[in-house]
Amino acid sequence: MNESPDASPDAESDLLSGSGLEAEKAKRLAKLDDIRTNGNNPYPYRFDRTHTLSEVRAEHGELEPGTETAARVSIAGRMMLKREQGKLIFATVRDRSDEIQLFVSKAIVGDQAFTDIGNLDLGDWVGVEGIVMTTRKGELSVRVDSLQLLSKALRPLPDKWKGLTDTDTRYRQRYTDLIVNEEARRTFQVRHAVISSFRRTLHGHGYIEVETPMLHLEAGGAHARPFITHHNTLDMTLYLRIALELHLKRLIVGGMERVFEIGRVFRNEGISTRHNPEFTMMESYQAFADCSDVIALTEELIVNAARDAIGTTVVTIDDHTVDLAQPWRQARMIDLVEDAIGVAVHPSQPLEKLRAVAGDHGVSCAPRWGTGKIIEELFEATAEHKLVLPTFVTGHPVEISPLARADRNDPHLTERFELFVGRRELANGYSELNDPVEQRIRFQDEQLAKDAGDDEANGVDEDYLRALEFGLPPTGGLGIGMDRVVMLLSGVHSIKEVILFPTLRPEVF
RNA sequence: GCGCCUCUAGCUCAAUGGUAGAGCAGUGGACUUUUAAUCCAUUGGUUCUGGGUUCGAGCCCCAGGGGGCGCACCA
Repeated sequence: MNESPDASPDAESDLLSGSGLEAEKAKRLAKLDDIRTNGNNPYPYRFDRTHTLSEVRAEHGELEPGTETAARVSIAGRMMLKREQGKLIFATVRDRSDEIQLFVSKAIVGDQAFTDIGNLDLGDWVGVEGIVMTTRKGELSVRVDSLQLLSKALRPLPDKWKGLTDTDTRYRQRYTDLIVNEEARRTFQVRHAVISSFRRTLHGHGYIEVETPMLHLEAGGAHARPFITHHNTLDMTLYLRIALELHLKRLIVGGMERVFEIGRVFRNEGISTRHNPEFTMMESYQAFADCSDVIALTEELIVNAARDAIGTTVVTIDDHTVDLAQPWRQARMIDLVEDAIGVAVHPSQPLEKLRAVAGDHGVSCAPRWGTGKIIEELFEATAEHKLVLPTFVTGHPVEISPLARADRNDPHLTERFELFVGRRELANGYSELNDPVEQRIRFQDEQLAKDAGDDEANGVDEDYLRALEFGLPPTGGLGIGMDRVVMLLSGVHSIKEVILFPTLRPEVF
């Protein structure tokens, strides 16, 4: 006997007659005991199936109503619905590929098996052997000859019709979300297809996939606050990476010519519908290419991903129907600002003039901001929110682009772009700065900002400079936020919908 | 970090400050072609937590917690 006071016979019978969660679990645990008492294992080690459910449907989907075939199949899945009807039981089982109906006849399986099947609970995993048939109404079914419990579910599923809508529970118990919400399954299928498509496109262009460190001595390549960690044996501070850029360009120095990485980066910043502390970036670098090649690649990657993941290039962005296959707009940042405010801006203008323009448009400038930073802030305040249709914003000021090469026609701007879709930044790329002397000056400017208290600024990365001194060929680089691409293509509005286990506060049990 | 909204049965939701309810799930019963099966009966509650106001609080007030949205942050 269980020594727990809760397990006294009275308490146990109370539990078995009730219907709260604890009572439900108690009933199902009691069923487990019965199964074991009868010499069966409720958690067998394996099951051989001959068909996935979609394969059954593909082979037999055209049967006339009331057909019984001779086709014998073994299938496996989770029981989602059960309809008992006297000496018949209809049940719906689902595997990854599809759903199918089980047709259970007491006359065929026998009294004991019929009782056992009737005792199954929604959520249980089952393996079934039987023949393929259709009912009088034409529903494709497997007529059960034998059924084996593959794993017992102790908890009840959410409402079979209303499902699970509580966002907190959906994110914390993603397994439950995936069981009951078709949309969730579809979103993560889209995510898989997008990532797979990116790899295919890049491989098609001769890119090599690489993996670079996540633990960095210096968190560079982007402007963000890092997560800080510690290595015990080496007794040193390490930073989780905030970008992939600097290691990948070292590989271009090494002669790998075309490399990419799809991987997690970590930024110790706020959480919103567009930001998760860990998210997935794709970065690619191509020797002998420049910004214009990268723009073309970006468009190709996303258009291919749309075709591969959702079967169309037509997506809905806010209320607009957009065909991504149409060429995307390109516009310089300074021109977008001028369009928005009617005043021409340029980083070469006097600082005081730009500060005044910024003030006119509600942008308050920090003392250390230069003209380039002010222009970026003006852009974000006045123009960025208009960029619903895919737009490559180009020509960012040098000041805010420490790793990008200066425009060949304008030393104050860079050969850089950011892609905006639906007001969200999706991608960022440029002609890479490969002059080590110039790069050192840019790093030193960053270091000054860092020393002045900017905890998102990077210091001087001496090893990266050493690499550049061995010669980085002309290179075009690209970074794409994969989560946001998935959001675009799957039509969801929160990044938490495309991350299986988004960052949440700890749950209290 | 700030503002607004939200939290009731396993799930989805009700309930003028006046006995906490429904549907689904569960349990018992009927039913050999159901489709969210149907029909009859039925179990199930620390109303997120802690204070307060009140004769009386799921509801009003205060504090705290979780979540959502917006802002801030965000190359």
